[in-house]
Amino acid sequence: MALKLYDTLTRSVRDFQPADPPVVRLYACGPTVYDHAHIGNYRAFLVYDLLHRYLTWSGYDVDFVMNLTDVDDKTIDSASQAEKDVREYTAPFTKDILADARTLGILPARVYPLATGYVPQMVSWIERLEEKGLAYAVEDGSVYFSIGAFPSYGRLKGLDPECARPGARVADDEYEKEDVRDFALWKAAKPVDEAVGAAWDSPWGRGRPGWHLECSVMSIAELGETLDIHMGGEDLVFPHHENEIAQSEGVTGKPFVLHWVHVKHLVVEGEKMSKSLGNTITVHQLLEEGLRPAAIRHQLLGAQYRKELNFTRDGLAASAAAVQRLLDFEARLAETVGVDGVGSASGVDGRDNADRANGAGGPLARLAGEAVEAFRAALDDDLNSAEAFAALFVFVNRVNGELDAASDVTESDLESARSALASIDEVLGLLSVARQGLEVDDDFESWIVSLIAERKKARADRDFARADAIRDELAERGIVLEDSSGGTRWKRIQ
RNA sequence: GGCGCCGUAGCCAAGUGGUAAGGCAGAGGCCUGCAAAGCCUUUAUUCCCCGGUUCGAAUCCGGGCGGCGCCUCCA
Repeated sequence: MALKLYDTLTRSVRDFQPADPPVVRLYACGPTVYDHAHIGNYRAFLVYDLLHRYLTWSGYDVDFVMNLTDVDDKTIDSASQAEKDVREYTAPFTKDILADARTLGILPARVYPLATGYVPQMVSWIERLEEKGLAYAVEDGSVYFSIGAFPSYGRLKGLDPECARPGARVADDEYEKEDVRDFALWKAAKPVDEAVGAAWDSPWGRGRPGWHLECSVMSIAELGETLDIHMGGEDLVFPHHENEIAQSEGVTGKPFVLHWVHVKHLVVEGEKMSKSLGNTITVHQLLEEGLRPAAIRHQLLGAQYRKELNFTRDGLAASAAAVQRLLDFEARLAETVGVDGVGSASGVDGRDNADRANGAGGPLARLAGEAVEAFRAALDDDLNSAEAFAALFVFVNRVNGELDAASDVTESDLESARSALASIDEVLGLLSVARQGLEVDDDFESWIVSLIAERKKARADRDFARADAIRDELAERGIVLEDSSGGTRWKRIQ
């Protein structure tokens, strides 16, 4: 009955319990903004969005923050090659990534902190770590976190602190580290950093913040010292999030995160997505190819977030068809008029009428109630989105069957089905996204309506050749007709 | 090498001890002038393989085979 989530730290599915309900402080690791985000990034973003929406739907007051990394090796290298300032270089990608996210129906975070906007806070955080004996500066002006001074290091990853000495190489510029496992909090500026404007003054000289530090500092600055949930891709468990815990708890002495949620990587056409295989897909590309955002959204949420997901072109087509089924269902519910909606008593006795009027006894109301509960149970079970989809489609099938069979469905019963569908879609966000781009302007619509009228006449005259020609003409413009006893409906398809 | 995940129909994907959800695709039917949409029936006697535990296993245990992830500032 309540949300259960897998927690990476305890390696178990646990009841979700925020520190200060109904507030939920939700932080997610966003992308490094040196290029368009790929499809794997968006799987993570969509899982963030699913949790964000589901918590809100469940009555929580969610404060959602997602960072954007705009200063690190990759942004600096790319900016350098482009001979631009790092902020100037990254800004367009930031804009595009967030625009594409909106296109996919991802609800905005309250704020998207940029690393470059928090450098003074990061500097003071390092000073506090130094005061606590958890950080030390070396000769070149870099500062490292001293893992040896933080005994619980390695808990998130499940490493034995004593023998956890992953075969880290000691890079040339890191030979002064006291322990190979120590990680950089502050990196002394190199010429390239200065060239792209990625260097700041600090007590240790010119330099830039280490990557891990930004999430500790920005999440705490925006949400407070203890986050209810911190999300990220599975690759971030170690070392990124391990280091965040060390940096954060090292200073605050408080639990940094109550619930760690990590999203599994996906594969593309059965293969790992990687630059070397050349199979990296960006959402930006898919959208430019004209693929439907709702289909992308459906496929990326098609497997539970801790399972590997196989992203394929065929799957995208299947998802588009599934989304169309939902659109058709929504349209059918919208167009169906209940018996009390047209003022017809239709021979039902008073008691039945009363029951139906409040929706309590209607078959659709019952199906709606079952669907919402099944949906809730699926997502409560560690965000099982695949099962949540199943609950929705069972509802679609049963209601369609009911509408086919019944002739006296009441308006209130219909309304309960409509509101259940709308409610479920507040979480899944498929219909709201799918409707985008399907609007038609007035001229187009009047042209459609006039052709339908002409076809109606042709059919009445049994001139089916003409009628079919009209239907084909409309189909070429993406308009599909559906004849029914109530007349001809049209819809725009994707 | 260390740690971890996974292998279910043509494709995608739930189910993790009680007799196989859902989507897409395919076949047949109803409806239709024909379609579309929808509905019905059908498509895995079986869940990578081999053993074991159990009244009973896709689900637990052992062993194989296969795929994948992290251990490299990649979501």
